[in-house]
Amino acid sequence: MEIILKIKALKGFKDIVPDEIELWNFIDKTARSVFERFNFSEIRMPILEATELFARSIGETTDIVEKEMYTFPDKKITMRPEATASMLRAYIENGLYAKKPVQRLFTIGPMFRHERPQKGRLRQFHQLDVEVLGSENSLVDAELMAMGALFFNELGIDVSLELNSLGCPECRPGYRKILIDYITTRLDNLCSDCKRRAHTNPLRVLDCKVPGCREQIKSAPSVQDHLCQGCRTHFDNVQKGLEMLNIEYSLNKFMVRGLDYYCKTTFEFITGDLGAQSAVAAGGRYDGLIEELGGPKNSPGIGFAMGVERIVLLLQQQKSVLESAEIDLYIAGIGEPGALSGYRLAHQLRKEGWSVAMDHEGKSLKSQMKQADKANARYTLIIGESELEKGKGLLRDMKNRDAEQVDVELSATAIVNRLQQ
RNA sequence: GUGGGCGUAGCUCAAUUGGUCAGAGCACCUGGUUGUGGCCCAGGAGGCUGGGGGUUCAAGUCCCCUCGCUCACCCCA
Repeated sequence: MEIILKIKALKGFKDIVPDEIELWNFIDKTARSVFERFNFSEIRMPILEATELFARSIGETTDIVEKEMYTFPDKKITMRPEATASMLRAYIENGLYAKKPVQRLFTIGPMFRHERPQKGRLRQFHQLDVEVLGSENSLVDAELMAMGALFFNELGIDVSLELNSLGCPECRPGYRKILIDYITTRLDNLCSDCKRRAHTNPLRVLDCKVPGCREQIKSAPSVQDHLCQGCRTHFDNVQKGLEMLNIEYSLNKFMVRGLDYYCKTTFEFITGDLGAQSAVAAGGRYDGLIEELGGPKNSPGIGFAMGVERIVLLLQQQKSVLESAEIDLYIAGIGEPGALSGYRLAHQLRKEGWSVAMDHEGKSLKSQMKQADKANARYTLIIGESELEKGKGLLRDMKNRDAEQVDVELSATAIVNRLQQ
């Protein structure tokens, strides 16, 4: 290489090269297909938002807000670290709640968090995000999880669903106090991280990975045993809904959420195939958030986000490779007259809807045939000098190697007829 | 922010205790078939071994620094 490339992509930012994009499109296509069957509509929001939107929804003291956001120097504008807050802002700002009492929305796009990259975690990453705004019915919770399960099933990847309830502003503080008491009496047996968490984020002690901590946590008080009447009923009904739809799940009383706005139902689709990153999708209910952001009073909501990069990794290791795309025709011109005749013909066929490839580098026929093969062409049209004198070319079927003479100068009908078969 | 591992051709990786060690496979190009793809055969191009400094008669190999990648912790999709 003559030119030394000094400029590289930023740490944690990645190109999605053509070989990978098929996988991304497959995910995208599957998502749209599934979400539309559940009557979800797509919405797209800007990537930049007011910093305050995230500070208020995600939580001022969360790591995301405190140290992971890409915020511009004036401190008022931030590249979104997640989609829910933006979507709620759009829902409120556009008065969507007034147009339809319950909105079912999904979006897909890049999110940004300034973290140290590792497997399945980038600084620019992509999420598929679905939200149901305006319903507090537990059947919605279960339906959303069922939709996630169906999505992963149709992708052909193996994940399992875990469920928990975090309680609500009414019952969580009580549980929190009980938990802190429990932790405090065993502080000496916990790791240094957990000693710190005891003050900053006691719930996080529950999912510490250190064996010694896990030992202590085993007998820790469970949220599920300290739910208020409303949360208890809701939680039970969510499970009934899942059972009604035959969705497999397991309860995980240690499952915690990182974002402040969650309440009641929380769930994750997890895998053991992504190293430290077990969550492929995660979400939950956030009943007070819409109102807090200036939306209508008493408007509940629930949603979850799927990490697209993580799904891509799973597809790459769990599923056989997708067939590469096929093109209809490759035109191999021999000599300038053949190449020019093919040049014209290619455009004509493309206008009629066919995918056509050809080479403009004056390569040998053998080389062009190789390219046709590599491009996965159904047919190759060879336009040589001797046939061209009669206005003919040789159309070759790349699978069975049959070849026939066809008109190339007067009309493309014969070629089109072949392609239509 | 903290800790571990690794940087050799476009990709995946070799190179005995420092001593022809700059290699292989895949991919690419050309030819075998003056005009016919996949298989095969022959040949070709492609590297200041991430960068800098040091030790040595001799460094891809050892030491230091630096940059980058990666995995993990924290945190999280």
